Amino acid sequence: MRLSLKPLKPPAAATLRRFSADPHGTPPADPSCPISETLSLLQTSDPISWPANSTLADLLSSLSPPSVLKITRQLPGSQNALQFFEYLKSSPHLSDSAPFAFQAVLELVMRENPNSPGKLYELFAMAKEQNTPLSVNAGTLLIMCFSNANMLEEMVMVLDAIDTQVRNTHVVNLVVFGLFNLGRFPAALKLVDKMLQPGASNPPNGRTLRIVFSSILGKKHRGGDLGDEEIYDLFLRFSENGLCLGGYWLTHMISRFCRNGNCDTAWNALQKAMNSGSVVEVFPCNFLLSRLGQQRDYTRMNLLMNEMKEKGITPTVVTYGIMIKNLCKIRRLDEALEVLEKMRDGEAGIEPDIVIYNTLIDGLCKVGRQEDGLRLMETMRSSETKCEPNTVTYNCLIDGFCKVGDIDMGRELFEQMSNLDEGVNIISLNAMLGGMCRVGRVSSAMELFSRMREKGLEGNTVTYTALITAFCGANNIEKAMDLFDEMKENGCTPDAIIYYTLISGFTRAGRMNDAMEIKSKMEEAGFSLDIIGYNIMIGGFCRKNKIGNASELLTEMEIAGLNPDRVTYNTLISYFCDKGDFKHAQKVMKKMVDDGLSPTVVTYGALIQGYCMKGSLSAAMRLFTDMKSTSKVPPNTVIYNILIDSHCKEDNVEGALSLMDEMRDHGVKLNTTTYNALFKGLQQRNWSKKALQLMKQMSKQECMPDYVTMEILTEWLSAAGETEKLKEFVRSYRASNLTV
DNA sequence: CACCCACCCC
Repeated sequence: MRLSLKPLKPPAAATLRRFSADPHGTPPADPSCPISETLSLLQTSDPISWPANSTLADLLSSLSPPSVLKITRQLPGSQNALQFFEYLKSSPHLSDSAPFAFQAVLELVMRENPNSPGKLYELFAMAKEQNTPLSVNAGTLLIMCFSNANMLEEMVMVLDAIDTQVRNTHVVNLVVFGLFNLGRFPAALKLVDKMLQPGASNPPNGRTLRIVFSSILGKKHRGGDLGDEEIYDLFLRFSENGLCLGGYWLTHMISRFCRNGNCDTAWNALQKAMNSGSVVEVFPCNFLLSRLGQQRDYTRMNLLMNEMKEKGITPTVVTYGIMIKNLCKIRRLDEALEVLEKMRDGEAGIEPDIVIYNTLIDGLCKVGRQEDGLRLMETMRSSETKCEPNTVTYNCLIDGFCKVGDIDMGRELFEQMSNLDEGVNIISLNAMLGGMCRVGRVSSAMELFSRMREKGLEGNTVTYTALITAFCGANNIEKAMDLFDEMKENGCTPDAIIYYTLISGFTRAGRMNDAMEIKSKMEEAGFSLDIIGYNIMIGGFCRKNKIGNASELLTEMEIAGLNPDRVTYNTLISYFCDKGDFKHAQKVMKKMVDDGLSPTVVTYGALIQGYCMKGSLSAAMRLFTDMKSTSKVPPNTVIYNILIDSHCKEDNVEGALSLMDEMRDHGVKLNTTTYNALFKGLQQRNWSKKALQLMKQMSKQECMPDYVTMEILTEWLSAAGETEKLKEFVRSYRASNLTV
């Protein structure tokens, strides 16, 4: 065994001093006291004379081992103490006291040489060689000293040298702590495991619990590769020993479980802690509530909230924030606002903070109540709550207004933001650009982007995704690709989303080779297509009549472990139906059902459309009747639209109109396509009266006409001299604040 | 506890 001679760290020296202090103080030199008498005899005689001194032997045999410890401590130095120890050890009747004297020797050596654990090790090795039992206190001293000197092996050797009969939890804890502290997780856990065994001689105590969990949850060793399940298992085993984690480290553990998505584990652990009387603070509850909210597990959220109430755990503003956020998410804005009111009335005992306001403003915007959001921002300004609107407040509102197409309002708010401390950030820009792109104002978006870049605000992946989506939508694939390259040059790492965007853009443009190339690049970057991505590309190849390529992708997809879903099957069914190949369509449909996927309304739509295209409207109608009677799939707007269009094309306008009535009776919404088909049919018959009636109905239902509607009506009605009615139709949309 | 990006089938 090599001796380490690392210097002792100062804190260790302090600990040792504390440890070696005599708890009873130095006794007065009283000749009637055997301790004093022995001590003075030792101090006044030569150690060589001790073995022959019968008075000394008599005195010592009358003393208890702890008294011997006291005496040894007061000898003039470690050298002298060591001689005393040797003397005790070699005297048959006194050898039981030797381990106590040895402890004092160690204390003295430490005091004399605070920085040489090596010396201590030599003494330890000597005692071991001589088979002197190591007292638990002496062992503890050595372990503390070796632990601080990073002398791991030595530390474990000392522990092993302490007789299991006298070994206590405290000393085992010291070793466990030392091992964890130096990152020796497996060794530390092995010791802990021993302590946790039923009937263990050194069962864990509260300190063991804290050592273990601060080590595995603390930042220093990042858990030492322990998985959440292993941590939870330890937690349970400690609980079984009556030691349930609470407080700070419980919070850490729950937050870790939640962060890793192990919600059930977090739930079980928190339940255990709450029901075993541990100190459960509000913080772990907040972590779990937040996670449950993400998973939309409202049942458990409510259960937990009730439990918190029962256990007297007071919610914080964060707890309220989580509740409000989730009410917003399920679009129960009025209830969320009620919570705010309660907070403002002082009923909750907690003042709302800026996050609460921002959550609500975002929630309002996301359900289309931008104006209410704006008003709430004004409330923030006027309230005495020190909640001035910040960048996030504005970002929520900008996004809200942009999402409903009110770009101008978004822009106004965007400009107002320069008054804020933080001003606009990348999220403001992205919300604004996204809005502009969605309404097709791509050049304005590009202008704004370059203006912001001049001011030093660079775009990120999200920015480029918005722009690339817009250019793909405008079929300007080249520009989209340029932006993609620019983005990479600017140091933005493409994420999976931007690859999906490009793949979908290329596919829509019918450029399957380019789409395949992006797919390869994506895979090189470490991403892989998801089921939606495969569906997009399979659909793209089908539209190009390249069923071979589609089939290859299908195989690849299944090898990758992705099963075809309803959309995949519908894509293929639609392909065969479009070709009039109903035999293959049926085959695919059978496979779909065999896979446990029932046909959807889209499946029926594909077949019905196929029959219509083939000219067998009667076959289409038979299927349609089946849908209504035998299948559990009720026809939707698209199905009706296909049939109405087909009836009109066959000049059966009456049939089309009666289908329209049926839609109304069955509560199926009419859309622009429905009206367009009907207008075309009515135009063939020149039934302008009926058309005017439908126009009224259309505007009443706030169904927006598109360029197809306008083309038909303009041509037909101007010729029929109904220009005024047409103008009225257009005006009706202006009045309802919609733009035609 | 708050804000920004994507997509499939009729």
